[in-house]
Amino acid sequence: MDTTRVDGRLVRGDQTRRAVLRRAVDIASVDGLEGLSIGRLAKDLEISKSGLFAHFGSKEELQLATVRAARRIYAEAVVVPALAVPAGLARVWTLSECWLDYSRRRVFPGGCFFAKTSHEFGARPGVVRDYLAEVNAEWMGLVEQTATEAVELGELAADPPALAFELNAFYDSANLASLLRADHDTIYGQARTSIRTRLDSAAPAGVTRPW
Amino acid sequence: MDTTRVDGRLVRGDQTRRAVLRRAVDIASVDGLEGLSIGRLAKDLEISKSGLFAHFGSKEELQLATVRAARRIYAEAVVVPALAVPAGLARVWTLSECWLDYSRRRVFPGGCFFAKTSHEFGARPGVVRDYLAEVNAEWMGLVEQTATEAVELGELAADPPALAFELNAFYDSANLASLLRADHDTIYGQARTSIRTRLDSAAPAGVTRPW
DNA sequence: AAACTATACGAACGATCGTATTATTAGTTT
DNA sequence: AAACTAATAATACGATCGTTCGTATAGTTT
Repeated sequence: MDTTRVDGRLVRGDQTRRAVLRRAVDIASVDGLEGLSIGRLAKDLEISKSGLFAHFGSKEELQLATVRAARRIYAEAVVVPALAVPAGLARVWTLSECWLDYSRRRVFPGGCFFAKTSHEFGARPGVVRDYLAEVNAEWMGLVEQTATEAVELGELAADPPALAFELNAFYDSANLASLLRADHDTIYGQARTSIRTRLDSAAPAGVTRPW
Repeated sequence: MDTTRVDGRLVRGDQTRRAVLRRAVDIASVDGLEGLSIGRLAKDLEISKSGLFAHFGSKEELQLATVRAARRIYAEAVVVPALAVPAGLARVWTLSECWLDYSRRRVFPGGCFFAKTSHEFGARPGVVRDYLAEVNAEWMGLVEQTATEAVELGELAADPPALAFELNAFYDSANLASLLRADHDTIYGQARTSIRTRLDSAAPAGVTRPW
């Protein structure tokens, strides 16, 4: 048996699955994980409904896989670039910039995938909601951790949970406003200013501002 | 013709309509305005699907009527109590307290109706989205106006649009967090603290704090 | 080449969706 | 009492939903 040689059938399946999920996250960011229908997805990709279905076994599994795929894209767009910057105030600032950019650039056409789907499933019990809650906790943990590092480095005098709550509030609020209003410059500018002001007032004198 | 006497048929229709919308806002706050289906609504209320449908003429009209009904409930729960307090810092604070209470008390079972539905329709063109955007603008206008009054009275030194953006961000973020996490005391406490701190740092020395 | 496996397809299932048509019932006006 | 009106109901439509089943095809293993 050759372990280096890959099974062409599995490769084909993987590619299909990948294509499905790439389309699925986009649809879900606009129409939600319920609006994401198997028939529509199949028609969009010009594959059979039953073939697509077989990849996931149930609608719920498709939804979970879609959230997982969105998490990867989100991590790549927001988390990775922020972690490339040294810990401290600079990383807090970069994380904020990356998030606003992620929303503004429409990495997902419907704005932040998680704002959308968390609101969709937040009040509905089930595994999808539970996973979304888990991803949210993971995300808030990261923001808080980033803040904690800045505090420990003496670059910020703040309560990390409070700062994380407030920064995240500014992110999400800018995202929602951008869905309802056309003046994106004003909106993201406002969020940026609020974040900068908040960080500025928490950074001790003498600390270099990254903005 | 007697103008004082009411038409019993119209009264009956009004009552039905009222009952439908009362149920509709609750369903929509949990399952969204798309999850709000006419058949389900009719079954819940034990009336005929076609009879219910006749009241609105289309799904879209039902959705619009549902948003209008939610707006009235929202105004009653949040706006009216805040306007009962004198303009200024006290009113800004009361508005915040009322909002958090509105979310926490679950005036709508799925949390804030407008956070839910605005995220649902934000990326989807149509009259429902447009109306939701209008209600949002109206709401943000009110928050900003309330802040402006406090500034004009010398009770707050702040940029009203910025303050409105930040306060509203804290509201919505607490609401979403409460959907995903169980520790509501922590969440709403955090939001309250963030709001108080923000207002405190913007209120000139000597101004009486309402908290 | 034969046996086997993974992926994809076509067709159909019962359920539910929004909507239209037609009939029935309750209430008002003449 | 008759004519009229508004609200409600019964039934059915075509479309789409998630799902199941049987089969064909592409690729691997023996």
